[in-house]
Amino acid sequence: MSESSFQDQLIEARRQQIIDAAIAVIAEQGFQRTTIKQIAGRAGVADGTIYNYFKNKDAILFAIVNRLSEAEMRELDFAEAAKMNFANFVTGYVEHRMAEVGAAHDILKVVMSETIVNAELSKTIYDQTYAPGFAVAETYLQQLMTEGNLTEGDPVIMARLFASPVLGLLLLRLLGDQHVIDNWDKYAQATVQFLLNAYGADHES
Amino acid sequence: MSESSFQDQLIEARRQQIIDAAIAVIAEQGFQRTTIKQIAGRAGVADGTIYNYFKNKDAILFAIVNRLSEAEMRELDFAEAAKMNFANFVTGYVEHRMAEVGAAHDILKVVMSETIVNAELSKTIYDQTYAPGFAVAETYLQQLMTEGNLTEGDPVIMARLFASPVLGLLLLRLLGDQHVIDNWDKYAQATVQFLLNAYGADHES
DNA sequence: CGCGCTTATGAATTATTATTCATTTTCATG
DNA sequence: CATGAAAATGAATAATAATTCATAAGCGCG
Repeated sequence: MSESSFQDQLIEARRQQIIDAAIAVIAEQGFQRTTIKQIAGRAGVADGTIYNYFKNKDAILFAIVNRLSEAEMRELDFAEAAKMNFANFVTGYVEHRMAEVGAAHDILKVVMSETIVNAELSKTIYDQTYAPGFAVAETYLQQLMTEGNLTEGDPVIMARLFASPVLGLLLLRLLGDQHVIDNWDKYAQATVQFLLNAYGADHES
Repeated sequence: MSESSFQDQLIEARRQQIIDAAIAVIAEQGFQRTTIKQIAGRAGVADGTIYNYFKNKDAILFAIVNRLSEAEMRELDFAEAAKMNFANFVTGYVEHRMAEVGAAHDILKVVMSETIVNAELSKTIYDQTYAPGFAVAETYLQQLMTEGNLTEGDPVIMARLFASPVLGLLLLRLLGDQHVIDNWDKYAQATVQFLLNAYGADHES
């Protein structure tokens, strides 16, 4: 098992090199318009080499999605959430989510676009990135309700509604709203206030 | 000018017939995967006929976008907005917007997906559909602030934040969130409450 | 009726690209 | 070094589809 370790590392490194190249080119041009030849060229390998590391072009897109998803999840500390007061929870949720989106704008555009029309991809993204966040929010909101600090309601709906302003601003970004793009940080601050107001800003754990 | 009127009507009718067919097929399969041959087949005309009515495949997509945009705008009465009290304004905004989205789900998915990665298309959609709505909301929120019924803030940001929950839920729909899709009406209700809370539910004109 | 203009037709053209695979290169190992 | 397995190469393949265009059909009008 361990004797293949170094080889495996090399293979993994080359995989990442190809993914890097793919992200660069695809972010510039979109997925459909990017050819294998372009990705190979950017990665400094031959066309055929790509197929030693990826079954087909779609598999590259999935690899990109997984990398983004991992970056997105890395920061989210599930255990911490339950202990926070509401203001910190909101601030953490919004700023974390919006910072991740702020970076990676171009590749995210392409990935979201493909995701919307690809059922397999949307299931992957949804399960890996969105569902865990909702689960945390549901649990947290339920806890607030149990403690009597929040008006009763369906936590499933409330969690999604809680996330919706961030997602809505993301959509505006993706659609090219220049004001949202240029003032992303201000929108993050405003969103925190907005959510605190919506849920009554006086919940302290 | 008027002698060509009947011919023009025929031409316009055929155009619409092709757009109808295109919407049907593209909603099922996505834009890229739909061929001119399929659109022509569904419309009951020959491949080449399509090109008598549309410059190329992209022009069909633009025609679909314009039709959706017109449907979306038809219901929005700008003059009315200013006279409403806040609760009615919110209810009107949310329910109108979410009802339009509820219909046309499949074709909207495709259109949004293409729009995100097509600058020309996103400019069209943004200018025709989003910008007018924001303009109404900005004016209205500014009015509330002037009357002292709303905390001061940048109305440009506030208008986008105001729209963001609806857009966020739309994005969740597009990503295939089954709970959001299945309970769209409940989400509309909850969004109204959410917005009323966020802005303080006590604004009467 | 028949002339001429407009519109429809769909086979042929042309271009593009994902993918394959026979061949060559690399490189760890004995 | 010699050997052979693993990896890389890139030219060839094989589809796929948008678009064109020579030809045919439809149709208003004198």
